[in-house]
Amino acid sequence: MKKNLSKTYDPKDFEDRIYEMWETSGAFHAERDPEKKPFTIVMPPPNITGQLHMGHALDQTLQDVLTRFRRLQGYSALWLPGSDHASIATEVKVVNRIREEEGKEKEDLGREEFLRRAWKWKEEFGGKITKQCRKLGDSCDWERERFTMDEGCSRAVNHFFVGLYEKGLIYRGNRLINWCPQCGTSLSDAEVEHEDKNGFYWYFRYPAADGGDGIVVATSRPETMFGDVAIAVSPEDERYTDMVGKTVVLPLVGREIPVIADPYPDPEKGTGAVKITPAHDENDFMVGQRHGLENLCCINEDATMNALAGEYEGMDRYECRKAWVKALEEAGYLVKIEEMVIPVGECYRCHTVVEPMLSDQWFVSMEQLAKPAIEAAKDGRLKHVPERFEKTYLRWLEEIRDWCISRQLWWGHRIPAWYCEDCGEVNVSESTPERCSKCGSTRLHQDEDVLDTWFSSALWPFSTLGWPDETEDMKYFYPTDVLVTGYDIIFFWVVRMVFSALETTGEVPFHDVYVHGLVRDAQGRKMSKSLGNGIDPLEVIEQYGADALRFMLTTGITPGNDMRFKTDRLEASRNFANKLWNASRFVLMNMEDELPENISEDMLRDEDKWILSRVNDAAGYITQAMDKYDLALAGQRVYDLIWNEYCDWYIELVKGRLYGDDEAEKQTARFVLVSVLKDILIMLHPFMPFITEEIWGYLPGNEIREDDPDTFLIRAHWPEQDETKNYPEEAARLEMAMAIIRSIRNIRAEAEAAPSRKLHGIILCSEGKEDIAKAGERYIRTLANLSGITFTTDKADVPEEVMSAVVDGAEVFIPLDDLMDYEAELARLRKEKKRLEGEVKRVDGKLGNPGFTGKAPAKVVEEERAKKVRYEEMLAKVTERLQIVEKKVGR
RNA sequence: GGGCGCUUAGCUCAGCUGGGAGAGCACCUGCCUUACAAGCAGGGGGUCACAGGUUCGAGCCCUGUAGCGCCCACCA
Repeated sequence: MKKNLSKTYDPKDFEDRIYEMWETSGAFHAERDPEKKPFTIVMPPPNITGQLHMGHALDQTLQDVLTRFRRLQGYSALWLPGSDHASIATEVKVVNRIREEEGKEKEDLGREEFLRRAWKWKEEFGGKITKQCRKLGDSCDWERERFTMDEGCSRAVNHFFVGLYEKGLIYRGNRLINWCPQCGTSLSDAEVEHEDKNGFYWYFRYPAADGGDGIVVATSRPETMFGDVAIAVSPEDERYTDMVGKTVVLPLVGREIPVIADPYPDPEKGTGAVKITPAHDENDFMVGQRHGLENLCCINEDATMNALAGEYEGMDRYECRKAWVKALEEAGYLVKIEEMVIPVGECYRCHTVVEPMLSDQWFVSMEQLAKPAIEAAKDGRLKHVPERFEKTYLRWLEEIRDWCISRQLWWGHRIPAWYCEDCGEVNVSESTPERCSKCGSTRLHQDEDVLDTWFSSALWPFSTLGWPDETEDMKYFYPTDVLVTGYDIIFFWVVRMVFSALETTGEVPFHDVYVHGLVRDAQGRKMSKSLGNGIDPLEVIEQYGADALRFMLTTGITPGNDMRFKTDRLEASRNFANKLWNASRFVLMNMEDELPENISEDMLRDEDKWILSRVNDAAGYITQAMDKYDLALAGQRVYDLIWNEYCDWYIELVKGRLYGDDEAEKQTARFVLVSVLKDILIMLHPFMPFITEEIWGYLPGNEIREDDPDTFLIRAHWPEQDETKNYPEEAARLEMAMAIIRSIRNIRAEAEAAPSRKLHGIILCSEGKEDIAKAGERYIRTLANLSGITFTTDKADVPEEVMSAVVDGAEVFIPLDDLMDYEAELARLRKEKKRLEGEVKRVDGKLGNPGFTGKAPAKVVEEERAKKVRYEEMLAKVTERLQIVEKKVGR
């Protein structure tokens, strides 16, 4: 056995070493053990675009706490790590890097060379991220680490794609999609962020072709007028009835367009007439479909105007807007301008305003897929924690539209579709086909596009376990137990995993979705690169240790709510670790090499039974809280157990025996000290894995063999609550002593008696309480620093020059002759009297209310009656004492 | 336009199925007491946003109001 911990707590001394020990010994590896129940979490794969931020630290710590908890409970706990290729985000980074370092564009390199660079990027940053995970203490099974573009995941993607295609759930179509001119690709609806911007409504007159006044329409996007194909009005709108069927002229352009009647325009809004630009607006597109109108596209993929814009061709869409409005105004077509808040859609990656564009893309047909995913939540197969997030989930699914999955990018899974150059047939297949399935031609070329990143993420919970093969891992570990993620990606990801899993595996991918909030800065702002207010987890770990960071993150949250990152809470966590460190050091310095295997119950003293009861109680509370994902409550209970119960009371109470001469007492004290510490370390371990594992190795009875993880704390046995480990009688006895100690300490402080000054105590016990009080003598004597105690039931034994306090079942008196401060004593007693009077009044009020005694549960009423007796007794004593003191000072 | 969350001590936040308002930090007092000053002991501080309601009893349940924040949305 190693001797003792170093004098000061410095996480840097052991955190890396401990992690290394865990990893090389295989402590994280989850075996498919038929004797054990599986517990599985699949890590939301971080993007390989950069490094971990505080949000990852939170997300991963929560998962690690759950994993370690279940592992200690005896589950075969698998936490499967990996990373995401993040198609669009990574491609942007790689393009920028090539541009900066070589001054080249990706087209200059060509697809193949570009992909080589992207893979190089992946090797570089993927490693960085896993290193950070290790610093955090993530106990994931690195042997099963996966990447969304590795061979297995890629195969799963193709298999899934082909399956959906064959069912008719994936199709290629020419539809309106969100186009990011900056990234040069289409986006799904989820990838567009809506923001309100200040803008204008411009009202323009479209003159009638027959020379009449025509129609005035409002638009926030004048530059799309070049793509107008009609003016729509409501069929109920009498103002325009006579215009319907006629044509108006596009101002300056001269093209004639029809006035049509359609239910879409709302007569209350604008002028009641809407210009229809099907190629650049979703609503207009649908109107166009209904009326068989042409789709005129007037904007290029790079957001410049095309030939349709005439002299404005090649001009940026916003430049064109300015010039075009000016031209129209000069020509007298501008009727008025109105300031307006305009909602615009932006690319979630580069925040460029997206352009609705008509384009050939691949889509997943959602209606049929969404239904089972809705049902799974409604019938309880899928539970959200906290529950309210189920609404977010359901709303998204219920309003879902077809999912555009093709991206005009290079980095990602290439769409498994090959076009025949001879007959035009589309060959969709898991592997490269040799010949066209229709005409047999070998002249095939693959679709240039890649798939939406989220298409592969959607398969993550099962592609990582070997799907589509029926692997042993799939059978044992799937479905997974819980998915831990931030509320911000429920619709990106959770929804898609669920419907994909139900479609392919027929089961929910996980039973629970544990949703957490965001980590904000101390002012409550979102941490972001542009604000520069991000905090690097590695720097925090460097300064405070991973355990402090983890404890702060997991105990500082309310499920589903955002948290603020405050340094003082980090310090508090570090101080807590330090407290445990020192307490452990104390335990170790009082150890003998040989401890008894077990201790017979009759050797246990009150304080032993009290702390054992507390540990038992905590074990029940913490286990329940963990089961309910109330990690913060669980963590706080361990904190209280360690600091307030074990350190502040038990260690102090047990010192008398440790320093005494009775060898048997010493051994008992040591035994309890160590066995309680072990339980404490186990229960704290999920939150603070490093310090607990480090201390564990020093404790008697723990023989660590570096190659055998079963000797480590990480694989110890979680304490179960056990009714036979409660000792209510002894605990109550000790609590009375504790109350007396507190009251004496209070008197000492109020009387400003030096702590070093020895005092004598007189304890006047209530009927039948004398034995109970006497049992606490040795504790009271040392912890209240008394030279002696007199126990009595006779008031006559109480001298006059005393300060006093009342506890349940006894009165405490401290003679203070020379430094008696009657004013202070008077104030104390009056305050106490007032408090007790309040309590009695409250209890009387309740008991005097027939409604209460009649309707409240008998147990509650009984408790109140008992309180009444106690409080009245205490009040009588205080009142009596007060009278004595008042007489003394002459009032 | 829908939906959700928050409002409790000076600050940041807990308060489980309704039954005597809590923690950390900060503050005040006294202590280097042989595990720990990253500490010990003691203490002050709250009309639980507001208004109604249900109940014997409301921080907690219901309705409404206000302020702050977030998400979603095809209003020209």
